[in-house]
Amino acid sequence: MKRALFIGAAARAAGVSIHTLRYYERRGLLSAPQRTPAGYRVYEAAVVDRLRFIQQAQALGFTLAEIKEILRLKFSGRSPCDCVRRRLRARLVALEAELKRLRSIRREIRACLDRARRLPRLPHTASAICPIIEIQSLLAKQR
Amino acid sequence: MKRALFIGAAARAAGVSIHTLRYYERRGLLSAPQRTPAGYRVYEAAVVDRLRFIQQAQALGFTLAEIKEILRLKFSGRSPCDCVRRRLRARLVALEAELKRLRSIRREIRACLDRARRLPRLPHTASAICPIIEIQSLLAKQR
DNA sequence: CTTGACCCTAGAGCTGACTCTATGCTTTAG
DNA sequence: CTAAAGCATAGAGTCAGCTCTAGGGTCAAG
Repeated sequence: MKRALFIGAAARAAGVSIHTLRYYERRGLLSAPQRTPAGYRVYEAAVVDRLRFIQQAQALGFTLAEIKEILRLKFSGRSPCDCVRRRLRARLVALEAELKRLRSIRREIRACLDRARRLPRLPHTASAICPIIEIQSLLAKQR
Repeated sequence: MKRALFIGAAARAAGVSIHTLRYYERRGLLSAPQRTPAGYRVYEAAVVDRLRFIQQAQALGFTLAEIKEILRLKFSGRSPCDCVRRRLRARLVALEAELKRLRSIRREIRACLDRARRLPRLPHTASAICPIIEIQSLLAKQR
């Protein structure tokens, strides 16, 4: 019982736009579907699973290039799981770094706000552009 | 004792590229400097402070558009501090949301890796693309 | 006088993931 | 039959913040 879907129905079923499906096809994340004589794309129902998978992988922070690689492995018959495991670990490392970065930005923002509270009416000095924004630690960490 | 700087010296002093200075000028973050008869930009030393300020504000997560607004207020004679305070608070809120998002991604990645550990040799099912990546909670939160 | 470092402009290219446009054909409901 | 909805393509535009190119002019040292 596999219903065939035109692009609009497939897109609605997966919650993406038809542009996204065509874009994924160009990018190689979806294989070129069958066509009607008039040229309309005809998708199998499985395309919805694939789109959902892409969404899930994206939600984990994978790029489309990485997802494409995972799908390629799957398509070539091998289990993508080892690849996925490796990439998940790499994502975790990158994520920790990003969390650290954001936490230190948060610390600096709080420090700036504290400064602002302690000096409710800051003098209008000529040199500083804004006396609230005076940070050191973040700049050294820039890339 | 204000040394005049050509664009290369100013860029080096602030640790950015000359392209960045010209880009900031186009974007309105730097005012158009004096020129030599040959058309060379001649900066006052204060441009380095301004560039450092931009870097600091960027490190706090401000966009160039926001920084431009802060600089505009400064330039127009008013203290930008109220504006900065408001923006800092908004940044803090956005930052908390982003931290929350990243933490929940981290949670999901850890769950996926746990799943992978519990099933060292996952069966090659026909339906799932990768049995490791099976998440629910992140998708609902998408934008 | 030549070399090399520096400067100029206008504009394109980069990343990532879409998003949309223009123009025109196809399908379906009434 | 007609009008609306849907589909096709190629290609441009979006966001942010640069980054770089092509093709040229300027300037100081040797």
